[in-house]
Amino acid sequence: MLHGQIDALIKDAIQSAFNQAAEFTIDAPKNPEHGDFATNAAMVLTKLVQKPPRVIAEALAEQLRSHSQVIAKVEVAGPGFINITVTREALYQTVRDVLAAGDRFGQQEKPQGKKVLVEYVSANPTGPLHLGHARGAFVGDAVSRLLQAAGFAVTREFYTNDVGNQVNILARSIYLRYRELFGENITLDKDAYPGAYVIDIAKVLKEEDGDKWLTASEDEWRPRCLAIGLRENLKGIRESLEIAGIQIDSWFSEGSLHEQNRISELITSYRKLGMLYEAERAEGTDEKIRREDSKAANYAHQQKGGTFLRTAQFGDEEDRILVRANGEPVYLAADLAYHKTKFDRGFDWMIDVFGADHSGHIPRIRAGMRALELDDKKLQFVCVQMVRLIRNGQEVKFSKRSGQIYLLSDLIEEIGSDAARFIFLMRAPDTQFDFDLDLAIKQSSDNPVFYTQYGHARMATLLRRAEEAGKSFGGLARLSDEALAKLVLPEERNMLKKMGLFPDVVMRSALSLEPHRMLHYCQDLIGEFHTYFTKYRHTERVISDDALLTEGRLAMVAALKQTLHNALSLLGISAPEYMHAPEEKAE
RNA sequence: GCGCGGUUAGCUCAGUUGGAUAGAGCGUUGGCCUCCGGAGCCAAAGGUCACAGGUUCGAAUCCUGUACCGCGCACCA
Repeated sequence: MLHGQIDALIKDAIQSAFNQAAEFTIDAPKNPEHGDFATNAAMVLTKLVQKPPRVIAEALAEQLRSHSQVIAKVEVAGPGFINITVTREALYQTVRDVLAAGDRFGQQEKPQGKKVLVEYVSANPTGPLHLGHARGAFVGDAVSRLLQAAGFAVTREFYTNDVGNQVNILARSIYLRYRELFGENITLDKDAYPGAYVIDIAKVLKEEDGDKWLTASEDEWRPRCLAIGLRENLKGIRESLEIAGIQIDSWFSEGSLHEQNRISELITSYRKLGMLYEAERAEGTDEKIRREDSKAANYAHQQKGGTFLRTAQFGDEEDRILVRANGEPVYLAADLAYHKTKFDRGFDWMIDVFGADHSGHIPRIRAGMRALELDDKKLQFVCVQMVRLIRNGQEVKFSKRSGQIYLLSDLIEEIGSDAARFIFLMRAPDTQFDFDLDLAIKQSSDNPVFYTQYGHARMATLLRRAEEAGKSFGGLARLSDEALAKLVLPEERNMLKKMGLFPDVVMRSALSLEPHRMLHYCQDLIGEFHTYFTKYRHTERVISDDALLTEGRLAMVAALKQTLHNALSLLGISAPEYMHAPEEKAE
C-alpha cells in the first residue's frame, strides 16, 4: 500500500545516505501545500547524524527524488520537514488495490504469528448485563476484531465467577422468591438480589421441580438453586451479548479452577518460591495506609489473618492475603490462578478489558504474575471509564438497590446495536463521556451513526443509479488506466490518498487498542465524500456522458464504499445499502 | 491520606505517540435544491489547550508541583 511504500523508501534513503535506522513518523498533512505525505525523519536524525535538520533533509530528499514512478515531488520545508507529493499513478493504484482486496482490504495479509487473549465483560453471573457492562463489552469486542484484522490469532474470553459469596447470595435470593411463589411472606436479606429476574428464575425452579424444596434443608436446596441461577443468568447474558453482536469464543469457569486444583497448585508454587508467609495481617502495613477514611478500615474486624503473598515486592501497595485462616482461598487466589492459565495456554499477549472500578486489581495481578517469574509485560489492561447516561438533557441515575437498572438488552432495543456500538466506540476508552440517548435515537445528521451510514448508502445508491442508466461499473477486470487518469480533481486526489491510509489506520487502532481511531477515520472519509458530492453536483457529476470519466469515478466510489464498509464491519457496525427517509414531522 | 483516569470552543469530544496556522460534531448566525439521496454542503463567530514551573530547535502532547471532577483503596467478587 502507498503508505507502506513511502515508509520503505524513506528507510532506504536513511540507510543509503547515512547508514542509519531511525524511528520517524509519516503524516498526511492537512495543509495541501505540504504535499501528500510529510515526514519528520530529518529532525529525528539530527542527534544521530550531528548535522542540522535541513541539511539532512536535503540529502534524504535527493535520494527520494530518484523514485519517480511513485514520488512526483519532494520539498524540504520549515524546520526540516520533508514534504512528499506522490504521482497520480501511485494514487490510482490504490483504487486497484482496494477493489482487488475487496472485503479483505485493510487486513494484514501476513499473520503476526502471535496468539492474543482478550478477556472482557466477565460479569458476575448473578444478574443480567446492564449499562455498566456495555462499554467494556463493545470495546473488548472491537479490539478483538481489530487485532484479528491486524493478523493476530485472537481468542475472546469471558471469565465466569461461578463460585463464592455472590453466587451463594444469588442462590439464597432465588430460594426466598421460590418460597414466596408458594404464598409465603418473605423478607429479603439486606444483601440479597432484589431484581425481578430473580423471581423469574424462581418461577422456572417451581415449574421444573414443583414444591420439592419447600421442606428441604439449605444444604439440599442450595446446590440446586445455585445451578439453576447460574444456568438462567448465563443464558440471559449469552442472549444479550448475541443481540449486541458481541462474540465470545471461550467461557472460562472459576469453578473449573477449583475442580482442577489449580488454586492449590498455585499456592504450592508460591510456597516453593518463598513468596508466602502466615500472619495476622500483612507485613509492613502501617497506619498511614490503613487510615480511617480508607475503605479497609470498615472491614478491619473481618480480617483474621492467614497466608499472605509478597506482592508488595512487585509494585503492589501491600501484601495480599491468599488463603483465609479457615483455609478458604480468597477471590484473588482464583484470579491469579486464572491469569496463570493464560500464560500456561501459550498466549503471547494478554489483554484484560476492565471497568474503571476494577482498576485497583491491576497492580495485584501484575505482582502475582511477577512473583511466579512470568513476564507481566505480556499483560495489558484497557480500563474503560464510567459513562453517564443522558435522557432529556438529564443524567439518568441507577441504583442496584432499588432494582433501577438499565439493561444492555434495553439499550439495544431502544437505539439499536449499530448506534450503541458506534457511540461507545467513538470515544477513547480512558475518557469518561456522556451518552446522550435522545441523540442516539435521532435519525438525522446530528447523529454521527446515521451520518456515516448515510454516506455508505449514498455511495451504494450512486452505483445503483449508474446501473439503471446502463453505465454500471464493470469491476476491476475491465477498469482501464485511461479511466483512472480522468480523476484529476483535488477532492478526488484527497479521497484516494485517505483510502490508501486505511490499512495503517487499522494497524494503529489495533496496536494501540483504541477503536475510536477507526471511527474518526470513517467520519473523516465520509465527510470528504459528502463535500465532493455536493460541491460538484451541477458541474462534475459522477455519472455523466463521458464514458471514461464515469468509469473512473465509479471505480473510485466503489473503492470508497468498500473501504467504508470494511472499516465499519471491522467494528461490528453494519453498512447499509439503502436507508429509508425519516417520516416528515406533521406540523 | 494513597493509587488510577480526566481537565482542549457555549455543549459533547478528537488531536496521527514531540512537529508546520490546535480540529470535528452539536448549538448560534447567514447562505446553497432545474440536482446522481438537502438524512447533505458552504461560510462566519467562538480558544490563556485548568494553573505554575521545567526539559529542547519545537510542548495540548514528556517531567515536577498545585487546583478541581470521576473511579478505586475488603480476608466482597
